[in-house]
Amino acid sequence: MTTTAQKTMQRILVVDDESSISELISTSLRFVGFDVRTAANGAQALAIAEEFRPHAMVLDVMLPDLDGFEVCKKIRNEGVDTGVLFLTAKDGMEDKVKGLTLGGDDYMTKPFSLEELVARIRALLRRTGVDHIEIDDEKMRFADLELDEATHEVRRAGQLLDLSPTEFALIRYLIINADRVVSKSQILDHVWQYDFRGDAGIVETYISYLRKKIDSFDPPLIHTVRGVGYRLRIAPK
Amino acid sequence: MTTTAQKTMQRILVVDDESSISELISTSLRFVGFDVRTAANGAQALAIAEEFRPHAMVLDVMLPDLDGFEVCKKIRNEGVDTGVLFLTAKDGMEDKVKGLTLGGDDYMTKPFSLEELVARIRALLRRTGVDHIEIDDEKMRFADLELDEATHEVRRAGQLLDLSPTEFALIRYLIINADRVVSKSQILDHVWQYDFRGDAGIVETYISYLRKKIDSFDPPLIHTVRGVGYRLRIAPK
DNA sequence: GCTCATTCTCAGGAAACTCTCAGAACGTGG
DNA sequence: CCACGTTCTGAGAGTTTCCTGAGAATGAGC
Repeated sequence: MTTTAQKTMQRILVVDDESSISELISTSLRFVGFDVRTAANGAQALAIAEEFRPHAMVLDVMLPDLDGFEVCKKIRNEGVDTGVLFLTAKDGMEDKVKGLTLGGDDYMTKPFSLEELVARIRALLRRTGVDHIEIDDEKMRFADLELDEATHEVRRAGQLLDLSPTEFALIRYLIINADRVVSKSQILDHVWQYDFRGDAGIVETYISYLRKKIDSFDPPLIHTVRGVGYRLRIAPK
Repeated sequence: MTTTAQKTMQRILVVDDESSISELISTSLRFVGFDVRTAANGAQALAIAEEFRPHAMVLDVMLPDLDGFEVCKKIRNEGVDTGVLFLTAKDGMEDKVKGLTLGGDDYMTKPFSLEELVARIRALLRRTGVDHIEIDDEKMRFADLELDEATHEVRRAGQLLDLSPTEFALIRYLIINADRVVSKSQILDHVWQYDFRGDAGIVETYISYLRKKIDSFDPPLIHTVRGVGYRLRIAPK
């Protein structure tokens, strides 16, 4: 039933007037396999949505012409059935968004981390029932480590662990890249907010936190590859 | 301008205002089989990219006219679908690069080693899906020696070896050039950072390290060609 | 407004790694 | 087979990387 690969790809429309942001987002989404288009304002978004018919949208609340909610409403009136992930600056608007994003939609405040963004888009597609392709039913697993995206729970050997949000994001990233080495800057780039200006040394600290919680069990799963990065794996032998 | 082999060659555009650097890079890339052009500034890069349509670019962040990000953006707006490897000095800009190079792109800080550069360009092409020619899915092999780029693991006869980053880079270079003699200065030029001012004798030391780890097995694979260099090969009994 | 979780910075110490050096071993040409 | 240049390898100094604990700053919830 597939004529081209395109047919099965999920389409995402990204709407933001800051081109650096929309580029950042669209590149990330493309990288993980979505078919992405961008728009810089509400009018453009409407025009593109009609033809592109996205499965989901990333929509900045603050646009030069219409606001994000207007855009969302109009697009849905056009009969385009799409989940929306609203983006909002960390100020006033926050509350307003909360009230308006009931149902399948979601929102994040800027700045966000890219892993988070991708995770939320996936969750959104799953909820709106369009995500018939991926089989990962909100659960990831590596060895006896379990991570549940929906409940934000992490277990090792069946035992529930208490992780902070950052710790959660970090272990998720490691699980996604299980068995491969990821450098500290890769981790920083994906797990931390995109505007984080601090030292990569913070990754060491969080790895240390994680180890205390996750690798208090045997065998240890988080391994240092000196001079290169970290790697999640089952120790050999 | 031959039009024969050109068709299947991967095109790389190198942009740097220091001619010594861009020459260094382009020579390396040509040597491993890429079709390379260079530009010394942003304007030139734009002009060349439009006609040359590179599969990937090496782009200095610090250019005399536009900065690397601008160049990248403009070129993509021209519809040229190209991965970018940004180059940046080990200071200031580093942070800025972080946020903007996610997804398919990548970046390295100067000074770098040429092997590293080539490895990253290949990875980039692989990711952006243009690399339909090479089949090496991150694994190299020579005799019973296995090298995995993703995990940074090296095995001999199935047994895992513990190599330092430099040792890893060196054996990778030898495997790439398997069966050919490579001189100590070639090794130095490719494996060490290009600003290394030390003696070529250090290669001997590292060869020695490698032998202890790799050639503790039989048969030995690393062979000295006196007065010329080293050669990885299976001894002809 | 207070409390507590979380995030981030920093700094000391330990370990790994890099590089230099120098003497021993090796090969090659005479 | 001698002599000399080349290569090998171990030891050690210096540097870098990594780990961890302590504490300041931030922010969320009560």
